[in-house]
Amino acid sequence: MRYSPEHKAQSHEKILSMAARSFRERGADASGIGTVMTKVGLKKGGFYRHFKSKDDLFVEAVARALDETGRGMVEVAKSAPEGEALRTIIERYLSMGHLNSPGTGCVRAALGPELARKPIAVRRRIEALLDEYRERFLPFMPGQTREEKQAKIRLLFPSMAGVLMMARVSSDPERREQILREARKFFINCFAE
Amino acid sequence: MRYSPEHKAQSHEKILSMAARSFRERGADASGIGTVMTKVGLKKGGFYRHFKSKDDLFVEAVARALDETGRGMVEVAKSAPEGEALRTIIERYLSMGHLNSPGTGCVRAALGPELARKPIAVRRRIEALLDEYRERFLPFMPGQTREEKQAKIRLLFPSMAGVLMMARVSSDPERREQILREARKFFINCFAE
DNA sequence: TGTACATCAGTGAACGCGCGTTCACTGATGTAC
DNA sequence: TGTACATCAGTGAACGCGCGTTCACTGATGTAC
Repeated sequence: MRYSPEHKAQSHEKILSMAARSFRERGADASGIGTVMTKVGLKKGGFYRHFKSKDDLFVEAVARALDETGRGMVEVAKSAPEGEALRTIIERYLSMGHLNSPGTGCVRAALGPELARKPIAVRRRIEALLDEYRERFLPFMPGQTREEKQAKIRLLFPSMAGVLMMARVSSDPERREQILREARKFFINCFAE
Repeated sequence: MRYSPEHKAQSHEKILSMAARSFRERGADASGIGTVMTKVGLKKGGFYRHFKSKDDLFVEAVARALDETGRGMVEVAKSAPEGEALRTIIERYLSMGHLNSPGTGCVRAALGPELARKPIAVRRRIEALLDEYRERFLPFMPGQTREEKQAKIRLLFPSMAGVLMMARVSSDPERREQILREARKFFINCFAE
């Protein structure tokens, strides 16, 4: 059958957001194209009408995930009281909500080592996305120069990602809570005095 | 043929250290039992004379990796000048050598999200290993109480792991250097003043 | 207005491949008598 | 000392399975005349 352009865009969109969630929840290796397509209501053969390869989908899914999480975080930062923006960002990032929802959360904490293992060409595209992502947060960082602010973002987000990632390994909810609490205190003290 | 107990122990050892390296380099999903066994000079069918399952190997490989990296780091810390132990640990962790050798480096930075995705039973065993690992570093942490020192380790290592992990995504060696340099300065300043 | 043809998202079957796991078998050595 | 048997690390083949990718085909709609 012939489908409308909007129909195609909708399918593309569904595949993309399902992949963005599934990759973060289970890892890209454990998220097969067949599984993703089935969850979206299509057959796996149709995948290649939308993406050139699984790596291509991977990059687009990472882009989508970064865009969504970045947008969400900028939103809460903008509606925070004067001078509380960065504090709000840190509190949201290091929250139990974020810890318990890897599928809609930070790409670094969910896929960090997988990003590092991708072939150079893929990694370069992801690097560009991360550069872009960082730009969004410049307005909320303390510091005199642009370079100074960027340096802080390059440190703050990966550090928080590491803490969140390891807190997810813990099986005890109280332990998790405790780790996040201590981390919030630390990062707010260091970056958002 | 009948093999000596030492022969079996040697095979076990070879499989274990090959897996510990391969898992960290390529991820556990991408490191097949067949591949690991072949690299060790055996056929994949022989695997189950040594381990109950792949997850069982995974836990043992993580244990091995944590033991080796922990031991190495404690060693340099012990031979550091008075009061420089923690500084030495941070510098070693956030070095280009560590960044470029994930196969012999920190489990958190190489496998963090995979640890978090394992079934509860596996995660609990890994959690215990991480608890054990942390004990080694207590003597080098500043702080009055044991709890205070532990809280700092729980923050420092995951944070550094996140930074190292994301520095590995970067394709430009100078960028990587810069990130590590800034991170070393930050963590030394915060934890090993 | 009516007919002929082009488009192309999605299907369904197939490709070769490696996965984790099981199992009957091998055969050199160790143990029992 | 010599013989019979048990052990068990490692082999090789097989199990069912899902993987990423390709491709001939379908058929409703859009376009050309």
